[in-house]
Amino acid sequence: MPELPEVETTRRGIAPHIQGKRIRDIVVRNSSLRWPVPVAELQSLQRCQITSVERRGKYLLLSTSKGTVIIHLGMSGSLRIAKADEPPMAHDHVDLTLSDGAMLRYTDPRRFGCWLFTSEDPYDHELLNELGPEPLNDEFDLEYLYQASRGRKVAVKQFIMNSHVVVGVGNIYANEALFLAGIHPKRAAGKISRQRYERLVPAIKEVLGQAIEQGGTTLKDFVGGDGKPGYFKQSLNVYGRGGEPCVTCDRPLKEIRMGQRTTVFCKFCQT
DNA sequence: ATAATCACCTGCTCGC
DNA sequence: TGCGAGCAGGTGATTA
Repeated sequence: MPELPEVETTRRGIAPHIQGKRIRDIVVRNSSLRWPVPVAELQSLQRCQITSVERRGKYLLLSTSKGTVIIHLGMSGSLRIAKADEPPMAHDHVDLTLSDGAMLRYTDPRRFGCWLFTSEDPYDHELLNELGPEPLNDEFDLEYLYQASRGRKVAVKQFIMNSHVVVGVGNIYANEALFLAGIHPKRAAGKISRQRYERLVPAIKEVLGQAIEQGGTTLKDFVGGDGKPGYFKQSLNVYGRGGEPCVTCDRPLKEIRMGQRTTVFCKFCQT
């Protein structure tokens, strides 16, 4: 489900309901996520106050004085606020209940996501410490991306989807950003000119920023922490539109596979 | 170091 | 209606 805009939408949806509140309990019904869920460590957070709800890339960080819970939604995960007495459904793997009777519930049918714990600085955690810049921050700029691309033979689409290069650009928004920038997804990253990166960097910022403003993209059943769907789907130019007319030139969009991911582009507008 | 492929898992759609 | 194939928003691990 989630790329950066969906994770940010989730963060904004849940933060007002959990930040500053005290953890009552953490109930793990299925600890078999991407990595085993450290149940005992998480439960040691009972009675701790949640001091901050941050996002780094597609990771969510719930911090307390004793340590930080690191959550990733994988492909099919979601978090939402519910009443603590709501009966769990089949894929509701983790509940974090709060002292005021609210509950943060984690649902993930495919179980590609994770719930981890660290007592150290979470930004030093091995999953986070080598991540590239946040795409919406100023440090993600033309100079950075252009220099990072030099000598790279990988296709530009896979290059911008690499979290060590820049975080948060998943399959949907990679397709969309390359369309906006007029760049063919299979071009080698290292052979694209500075002038073209000058279009790509703002395209990435634009597509992610717009998606956040519209509450993310709801493809199947994504809902933010407040239970509302995202409205970005109506803004997609290429993703999910293979064979349909290009919004610019009206000719049919091409759909191919790149690294087991569906790739959609206009072979006339993207060169 | 970089690039390509595999693996993890459930659910849904499609074609026969 | 049933069944296998293929696909789905991610990304670390493994292999060249």
